[in-house]
Amino acid sequence: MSSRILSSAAPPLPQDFESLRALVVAEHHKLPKRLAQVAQFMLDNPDEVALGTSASIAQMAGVQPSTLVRFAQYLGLAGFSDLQALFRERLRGNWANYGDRVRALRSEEEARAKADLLDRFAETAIDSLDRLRATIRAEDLDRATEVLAGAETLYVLGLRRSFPVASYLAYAFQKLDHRVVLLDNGAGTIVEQAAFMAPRDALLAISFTPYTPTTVDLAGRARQAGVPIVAITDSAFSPLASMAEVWLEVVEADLAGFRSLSATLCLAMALAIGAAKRRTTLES
Amino acid sequence: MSSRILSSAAPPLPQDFESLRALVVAEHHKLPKRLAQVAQFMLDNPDEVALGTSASIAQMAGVQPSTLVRFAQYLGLAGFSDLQALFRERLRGNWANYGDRVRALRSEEEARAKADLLDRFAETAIDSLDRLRATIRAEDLDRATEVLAGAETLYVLGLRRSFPVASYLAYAFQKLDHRVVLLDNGAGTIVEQAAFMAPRDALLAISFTPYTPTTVDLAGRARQAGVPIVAITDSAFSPLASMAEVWLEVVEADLAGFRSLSATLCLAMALAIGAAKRRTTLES
DNA sequence: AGAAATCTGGAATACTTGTTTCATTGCGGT
DNA sequence: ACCGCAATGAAACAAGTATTCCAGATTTCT
Repeated sequence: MSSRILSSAAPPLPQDFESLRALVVAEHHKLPKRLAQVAQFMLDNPDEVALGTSASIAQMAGVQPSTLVRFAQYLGLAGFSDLQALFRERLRGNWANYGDRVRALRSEEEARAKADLLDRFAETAIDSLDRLRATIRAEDLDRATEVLAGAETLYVLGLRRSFPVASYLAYAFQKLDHRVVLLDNGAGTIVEQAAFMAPRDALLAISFTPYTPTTVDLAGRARQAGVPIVAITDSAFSPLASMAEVWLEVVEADLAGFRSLSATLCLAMALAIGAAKRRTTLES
Repeated sequence: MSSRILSSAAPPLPQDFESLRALVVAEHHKLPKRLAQVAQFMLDNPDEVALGTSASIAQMAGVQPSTLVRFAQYLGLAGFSDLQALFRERLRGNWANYGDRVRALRSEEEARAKADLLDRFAETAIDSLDRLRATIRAEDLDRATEVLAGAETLYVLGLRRSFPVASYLAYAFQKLDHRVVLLDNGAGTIVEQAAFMAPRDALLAISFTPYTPTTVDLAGRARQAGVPIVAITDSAFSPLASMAEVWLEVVEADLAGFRSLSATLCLAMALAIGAAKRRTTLES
């Protein structure tokens, strides 16, 4: 019962959710592994803690129910129930302030004023994702993963706006144990790097209007060298489309001249994991 | 068991709080005295119903617990627990459910029910975006853009999984005529690059669990040097959160262990453009 | 490396919860 | 006023809950 680590120092018994949050954050690094795990989960999923039962929460957090009780006692509370009460108070308070949720949702204007810019970006991103889902044909995706999975070394090429996508792909493929080379212009040696491509490899090229000359140029050379190409681009008129073995069309919705990358990245993920899946099923 | 007053007519089993509310309002005047009393109390004190126990609610409503059960059964539900579940769902900050609802609205698409890899990635990405929109507080976003807009030179730091985000940010800020330096480890000189940071600059750091040591280390040095930090991270426990002037939380939904970057990139866009907007309005 | 303390998982326990049951009350129709 | 039926209250019950306890594993310190 004397197991409170805070018992010697002035113990700021948490009276509400905010003070509890502060306390947990402050003590987090000195907590034992499982208790830290609980702390993490609780701050990440406060709603679950408020409404769940000790058993359900424990399972979600990957812990035994008893650990939840210990955690509460570490904090100076009597047991899990007291801890949960703090989370519940938070829920109650929130809604008391805003009245009914229906009313809150209906005062759309107030919600708009909150994070206008972010909201609109999120919406256009969702639009792009919807469109992506509607337009990509399963067979194209299939053939693309086939080409990628068959490559001994995979070269990824994307510059300027497409560079984040390329770097993500390189990271993902590497994580998935695929040999991959990210063609970037860091040391100005991109042409030399690209010269190593062979027909048993593959090039994954990403480019959107206005198409970066370097990308188009390198893709052309790869084509000449007999390297199969998978392209992610935004139109059938893209120079990449005509060169590629398979090409996938992504049109990102536009907001005030700025295009998101959400859909492109989503497609990138699907490609990476689809290819990895195909490779592992082939091997086994 | 046949005591449902609605059993003869088409019984619209309430699936969520709103339909329940409508049903209760419609039936209110034909209910027996005690049940009407319960109905009244529940509509007036939804929070109590969601968080209380059958005994406590019964007492507050001036009724026996069994009456609560009867009330629920009148509505066609199995028991009080089912009724309470509806009230709890309403309380929940519930972005998972929101995603479900939106999806249900697009039932036409769901009819395709391909369950493609791409489909599922798109859906988790949309969930992440929904959650982002629901959790980011406008004031935090505001302060973040303020700090970024005030920087003479903006340093962007994100490695591994966060690198695509960092590179996107660097690209975006540069396009928006903000002096920006992307801290990358291309030539192994990242520490030297970072040494130039000064208090009139700012550091925009992105990192998620497991936090890359280099990122944490460099952010710590920046902090010591008095450089204001804006952090994008995934939890209050992130080492970045405690160092930063402002930190923004992004939790990407998880699909089979893979996390998208859609929400993070959306936030990144909002930050870049928000900061640019602020700068131009300051200048003019 | 050995010993002490701490931490953790899992089952046993005591309690609270929702539900059911049944006797009693209130009410309308013949 | 009486009978039948729905409505109600109170207590018994069963299911699920939080908590406690203890043995084994792990870490920390000497």
